[in-house]
Amino acid sequence: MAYEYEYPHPAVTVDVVIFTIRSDELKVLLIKRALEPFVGRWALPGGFVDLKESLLDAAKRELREETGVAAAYLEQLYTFGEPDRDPRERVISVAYYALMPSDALEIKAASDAEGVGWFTIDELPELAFDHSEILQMALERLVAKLDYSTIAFQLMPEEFTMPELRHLYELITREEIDARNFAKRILALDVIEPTGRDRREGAHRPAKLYRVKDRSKVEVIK
Amino acid sequence: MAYEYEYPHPAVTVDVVIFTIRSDELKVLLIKRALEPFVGRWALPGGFVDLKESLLDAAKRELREETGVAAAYLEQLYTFGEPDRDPRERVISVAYYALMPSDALEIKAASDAEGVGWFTIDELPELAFDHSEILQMALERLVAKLDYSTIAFQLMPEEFTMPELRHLYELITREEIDARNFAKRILALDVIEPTGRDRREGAHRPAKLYRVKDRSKVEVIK
DNA sequence: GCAAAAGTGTTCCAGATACACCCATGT
DNA sequence: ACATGGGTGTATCTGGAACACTTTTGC
Repeated sequence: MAYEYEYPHPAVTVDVVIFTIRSDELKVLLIKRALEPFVGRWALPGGFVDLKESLLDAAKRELREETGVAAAYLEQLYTFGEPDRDPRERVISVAYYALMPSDALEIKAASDAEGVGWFTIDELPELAFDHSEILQMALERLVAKLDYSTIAFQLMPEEFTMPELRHLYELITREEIDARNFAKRILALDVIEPTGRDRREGAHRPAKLYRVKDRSKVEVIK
Repeated sequence: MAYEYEYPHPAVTVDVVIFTIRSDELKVLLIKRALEPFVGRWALPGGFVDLKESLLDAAKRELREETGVAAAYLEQLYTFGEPDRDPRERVISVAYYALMPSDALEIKAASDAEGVGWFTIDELPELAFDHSEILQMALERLVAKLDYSTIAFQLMPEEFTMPELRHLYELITREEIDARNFAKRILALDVIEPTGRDRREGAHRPAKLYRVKDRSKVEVIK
């Protein structure tokens, strides 16, 4: 039951930063650790890479296990390998980050187990290992990519309105955006189309609903 | 002499794509493999990560061992971990890329051992493992970063002229660049300064020499 | 004095920004 | 009818692209 090698081998894990939008906030999924080290501390979902699965598959598996959702935007972020980042043994962590449409989680959300939680990015608890650093880098990447890719649509539900999309950008960049310029810019990308329907909500003019023409396609702009 | 683990562990290597400019070409350092698998095939320099060293230190060590140069721009590229990328066992490779100033290598260049060579990027031999893929990604990253960072100066010698710098950009992007606009743009970055001296070379007006104000600093533009 | 490459400034265009009014709804 | 937020166009600015002539040297 032991595995032997001629040379020492580190353990390799995959950790995933899972972002979504809930209650009008940018949220991250965290897990309360049940085992040593850092028992009781919150941490990013992750686990050891199976010898027969690719890194991406391992990340997908984590994503599925924790959210019940198979499909989401998933991208490798960075590999963290300081010798002492895990007190047990040398552990190298390949970090990924995932973007989940806010509607994909509705069902699973209800059955949130004890020890799993969505945290607003500016109300994060102290995290285990170097997970704060990983999370920080994921956030920076997300903010940066918002600018030159169409990544943001990966966080939107099937149908959404222009004000909702704009609000997402404002949430992530923490800056106000002019509605007219925003709509112009987004429509010029030619990646969303009106569904023809609209959403009435409150005592004002209804907002048009849009949908992404081809989901799965994340394009780098220009 | 054996290392035992309760669970299977992959091996972890660091591979480094080392770029430099020589003979007016963008070159990459490759090593001829002396061991199975892929004996005799060219490959990126790399090796197993020591259990006590960080990933970055491992990359630095490879760099030093192969080029004799300790300092260079070094950045993590991506982690490659397909289950079958190495026929021996599961090997996960954390790839880095390095940029060496063209003058740093002069000494070592002469003593190039058999089985080590600088290859022009469009005259590459068939590579071992998935190293072609790694190299390809490094090249894409280099081209992309040229645009929005001051990374290019890492490839220049201590002193250089504006036409030389422009030529470097042309080599990497494979596009002609207008000399006037180029000079304007580069000087606006405010990262280089004239040395006051100039370089006479051929039957024409000498070019001013410039130097980087603060090497080590790679800034993202805007 | 001629060939060869370096230095340099202005005009133009496109994409981004600033900005205000009318429209459709619920109450 | 009025309050609320959504929809939309134009003028301006700014950064990038296009573009040509003068300068300094070696021969």
